[in-house]
Amino acid sequence: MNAHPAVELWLRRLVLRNELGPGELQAIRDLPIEPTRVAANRDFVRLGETTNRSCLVADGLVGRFSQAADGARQITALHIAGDMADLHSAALPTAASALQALTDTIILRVPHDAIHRTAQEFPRLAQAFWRDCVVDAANLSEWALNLGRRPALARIAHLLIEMAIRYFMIGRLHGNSYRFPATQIQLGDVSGLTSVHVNRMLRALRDAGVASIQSQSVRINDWSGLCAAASYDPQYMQVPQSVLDGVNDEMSQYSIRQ
Amino acid sequence: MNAHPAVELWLRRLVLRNELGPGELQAIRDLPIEPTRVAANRDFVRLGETTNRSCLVADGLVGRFSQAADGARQITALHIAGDMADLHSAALPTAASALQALTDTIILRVPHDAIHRTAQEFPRLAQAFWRDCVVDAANLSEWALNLGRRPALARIAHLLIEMAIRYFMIGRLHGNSYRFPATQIQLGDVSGLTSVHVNRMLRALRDAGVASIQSQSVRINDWSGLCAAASYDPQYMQVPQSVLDGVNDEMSQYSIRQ
DNA sequence: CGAGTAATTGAGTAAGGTCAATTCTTGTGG
DNA sequence: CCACAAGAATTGACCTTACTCAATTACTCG
Repeated sequence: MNAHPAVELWLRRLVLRNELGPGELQAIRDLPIEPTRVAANRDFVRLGETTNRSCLVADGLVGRFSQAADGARQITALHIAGDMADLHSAALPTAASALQALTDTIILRVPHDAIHRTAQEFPRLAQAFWRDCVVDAANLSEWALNLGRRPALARIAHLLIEMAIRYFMIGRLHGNSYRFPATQIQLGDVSGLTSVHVNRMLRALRDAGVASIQSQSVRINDWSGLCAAASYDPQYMQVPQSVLDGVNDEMSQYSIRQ
Repeated sequence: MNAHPAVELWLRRLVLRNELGPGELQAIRDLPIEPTRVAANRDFVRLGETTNRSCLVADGLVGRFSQAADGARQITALHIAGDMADLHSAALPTAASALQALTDTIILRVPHDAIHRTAQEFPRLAQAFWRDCVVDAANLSEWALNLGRRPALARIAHLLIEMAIRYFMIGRLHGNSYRFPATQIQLGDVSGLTSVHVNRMLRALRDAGVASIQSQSVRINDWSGLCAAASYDPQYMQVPQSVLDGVNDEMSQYSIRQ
């Protein structure tokens, strides 16, 4: 008996890094959920707000924002279907960053109560939740490296790669392309650039025959070229080898070798 | 009966955000520790390495690094006495970032075993450990905002403020100054700048009469001016109000009001 | 007293931002 | 189905910030 598809996706992610028994799997599947529809551009968790539910993304695209007093925004994480966008709020209910729907989105709210109860009953789930937050932080520090130390082109290329891998993991990488409905302004907020410069970098990638975005869909024409542009080293990423192999396999026909 | 001073400092930090009973306090104090001396510039946790101990900083300065394949480094966190630099390794033992002593440093190694045992025995400690990692991640996302969206001067000013607050919390802010033995190269690795530009920004702060670094010691002459340069908004930081009040009180005589 | 590291400064360059105009999409109402 | 409005993408010209390169000066530790 399966739970909501998004719960299954999340579960699949947890299982990648944690040994879970049948009772633990069932406990996750039995978590109570409240589906909610969120319109594009709406904040559904505001800065400083205290929540008693975490948000599992079922469909759409969610950004986690840090914001300066002058309104400058930095997206510190993108969340797609199967991501628990703020599992951390179960540990720290006062939001240190906002969550915004970047497109029309469906989220499943999971009460913190329920999360804590399952964590108490199943220590391995407590560990899994903690670990999930740590992996999230590791991704963020990888992104800090991009923001602090890599040029614009590499940041954009890196983002396209990361999203390819993540969409692959939820079965939404189709051949060499995936749907990615972010605007260039939003890409700028992710990569610490202006939308104008994002546009120029995308054009550079397109002109080089590496990758392009057309009608909200990313198409990768040269996977190895994209990895080179990003100076992407999978070894340093928090991605299981099996997943990397899968993506590389999927992409093998779209690599131009020297 | 008190534990090692660094353990007491860490405990004080945990208590700031968690209600802990006497048994829980004692469990932390009873954690086994192995003091280790680490020379400046030595990595004591390497990238990709799997560890079975976490590192509590007892004295000195520690940097957490992300590193690109070409050698570019980004420091994603600075750790001072009383910080558990890689509590997260208890949840994810394979290091996603390296730890390096930035000066001669003393660390206390705490076996993961022991951490897990206390977490199992005291659910509130499990929660506290999880929460500590989440706070750490929140600090990192604040820093990502600096890297992605703020100019060089603000980043440096922000760093000086953050360190002032953190040294205040461990009783090492003396009047308007604190010892901070980082080189300008290291400050560059924190702030995503070159050491040359760090130097220029420090000169700008000095020339403006706001703050200066002399012989590894930061002196803040104009706290409100420094906060302005950083466009620092304490509301958005993961700092308890009581701590902020304390710092502002300490600094009140070093603010130049318009 | 060196030697090596760190800090400081200047001159020139390059990456990315700003501003502004134009074109393309997309959704809406008639 | 079309006209239109609003948002998004695209491009050019110019400017600012921060980087690079290089030389000089200060520290610190044997």
